[in-house]
Amino acid sequence: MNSTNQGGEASASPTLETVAAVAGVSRATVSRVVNGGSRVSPEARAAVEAAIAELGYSPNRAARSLVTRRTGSVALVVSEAEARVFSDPMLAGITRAIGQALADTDLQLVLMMVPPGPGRQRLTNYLLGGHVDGVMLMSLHGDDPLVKELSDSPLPVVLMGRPMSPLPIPHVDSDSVAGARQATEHLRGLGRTRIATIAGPTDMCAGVDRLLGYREALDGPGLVAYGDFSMASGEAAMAELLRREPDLDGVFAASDLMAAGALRALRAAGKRVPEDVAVVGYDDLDVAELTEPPLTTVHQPLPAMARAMVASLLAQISGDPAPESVVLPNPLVVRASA
Amino acid sequence: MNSTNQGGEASASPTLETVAAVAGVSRATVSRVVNGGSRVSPEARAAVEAAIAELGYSPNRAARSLVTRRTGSVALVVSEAEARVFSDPMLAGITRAIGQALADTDLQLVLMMVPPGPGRQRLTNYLLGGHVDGVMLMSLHGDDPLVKELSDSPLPVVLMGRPMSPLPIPHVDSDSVAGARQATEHLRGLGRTRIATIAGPTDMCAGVDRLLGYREALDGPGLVAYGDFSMASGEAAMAELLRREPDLDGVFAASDLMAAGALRALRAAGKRVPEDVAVVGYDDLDVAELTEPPLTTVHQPLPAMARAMVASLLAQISGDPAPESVVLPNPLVVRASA
DNA sequence: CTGAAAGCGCTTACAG
DNA sequence: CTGAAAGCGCTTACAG
Repeated sequence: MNSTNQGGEASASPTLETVAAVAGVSRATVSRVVNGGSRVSPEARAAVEAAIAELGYSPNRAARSLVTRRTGSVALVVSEAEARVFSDPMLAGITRAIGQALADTDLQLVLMMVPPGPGRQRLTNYLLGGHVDGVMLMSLHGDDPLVKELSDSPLPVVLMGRPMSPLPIPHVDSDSVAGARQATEHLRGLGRTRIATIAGPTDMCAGVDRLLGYREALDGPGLVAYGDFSMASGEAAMAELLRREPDLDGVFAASDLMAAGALRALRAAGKRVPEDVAVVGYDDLDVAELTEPPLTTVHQPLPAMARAMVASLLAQISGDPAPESVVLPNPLVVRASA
Repeated sequence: MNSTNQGGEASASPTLETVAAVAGVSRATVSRVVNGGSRVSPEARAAVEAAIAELGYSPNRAARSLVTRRTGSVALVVSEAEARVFSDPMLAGITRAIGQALADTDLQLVLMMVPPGPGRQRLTNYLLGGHVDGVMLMSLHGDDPLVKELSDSPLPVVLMGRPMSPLPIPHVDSDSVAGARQATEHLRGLGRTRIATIAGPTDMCAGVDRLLGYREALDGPGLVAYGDFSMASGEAAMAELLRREPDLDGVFAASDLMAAGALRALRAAGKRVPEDVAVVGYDDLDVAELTEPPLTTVHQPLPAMARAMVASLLAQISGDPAPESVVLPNPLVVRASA
């Protein structure tokens, strides 16, 4: 018995006004009920709730946002370049995890890619212009000006991965140094003595830290070739390592994708994995189970990291004092490659 | 020489009002300049543009949205269940492609996952509640009520993949029947005579169409085992096929992930690929290059599909009459597995 | 071409 | 506990 909107065109959405009329109260009271306000009598509340249900009312975000100065949305910012290579599978995983972590909230997830070139400035302006309540940055390269600009602003921000330069910006990371150390120690535990590493970019903390962990475990400089986290770069790096040290018997690759590339190069060189060369990857993405043999790798706790990022943002948005950064542990997952 | 906001606290963002004052014109004129309006004198326009640049003004979306009844955002809706299995790599690819296709627009991408259970209704209400200007649906299962509800609404919607039930809803698809036929014919061209297929879910058009294409090429029912597009299901299906027909010499899998699973089962059974059994996948995702051997597969033109989806949405939003659906071709990519 | 004014739907002191 | 009223920042007829 919906007495409103009789014989109308495509019926306009009900507003607070409509609900108030149906419930027989003022707009203010409806607003209080909708926002979980306390100063409402049980009768008024019941009437309002009934009216809301009857009308299928849902508040107009724009109107609310205009007065509260909150948008109800947070941005997940990834650079387009990253999206194309290393973070593709990583991105899928973290995006999904963040989406789920956000599900309990009524924040909505806006996905933004950092375009190369002039579009960058537009993005920065946009973020700083109050169009989102907070920003999650996928670990960008160390020198990225965006990080500094955001950290200088009052906008809530959280970084996935430690910033390269020591900026006062909350971040969520997994313990890459420990993870890499663990991976390398696993290889040593297998009796391997000539262990090389395929390191990531030196301008990303994940690259730097994993190399550091490798060296800590080896207690020396080790044998290093660099990649950019992609499979192709891993394949090339492995080929190079074999040239430099034909007898190596273990490799720690700083990403699963690079490990997959290494597997391919090893196969091309006629090496058996793990018999001749044991291989350990990093991330524990789905690909780690796809390779032949499946990869022993360091597990990144994406869901927990996503929850921590969301928690940090929520704390900042609600004005809590400087939330600390969190570093989560990442255990080794042993499969067949080492 | 920024004369506004002297000695203020964290300076509030400039508004149309501020810009108007600095430029010495009315708010209406500023608004016209901002919105590219034509009825503005060159002088006024120049003054306004200078003021905008000086102040770093960027319009408040909420206020604009309140009056225009547009939100400036479109939703990409994926079901959480999908996100977990088949569409994980697919999802990453299409999400990235859509993000890029949207970059030229000033629409922003809101990512929404369909939660299982009661959260569904909330999502539906949200979408229908005018909180987004349009919706892109990743191919859901055929019977999904969300598709029908959206298609009954005036909200611009575009589906990725043909709807299972013939609903009047614009969609963008690649020609799965032709793709599957081509894949199967490729196997026949290789001289294979006992060609099985690992089909996808029968309640998804991609599953149905690819099975149809396989049967068309074979001109018969063929030998079929079903999976759910995931790697594990492909592995199980392959094992089952080998049990039913130990001498098969070709397999067409309806997804790369299932093909990767099939490769694993074949290896476990001691079969060489492609010598003993040739394998063709579908999608041409990154994983297709990761497997050993790399997969011959049917390429999905994700960027073109994304652009077509965005174009359809834009047309609908601007009120153009019923945009047609588009079906794109998907060529076979020959690698080592067949 | 330009401005004064109304109004989009909401929240929030302020009285009562 | 409740309501009248102001105001968030914008767009858009309507006059001129």
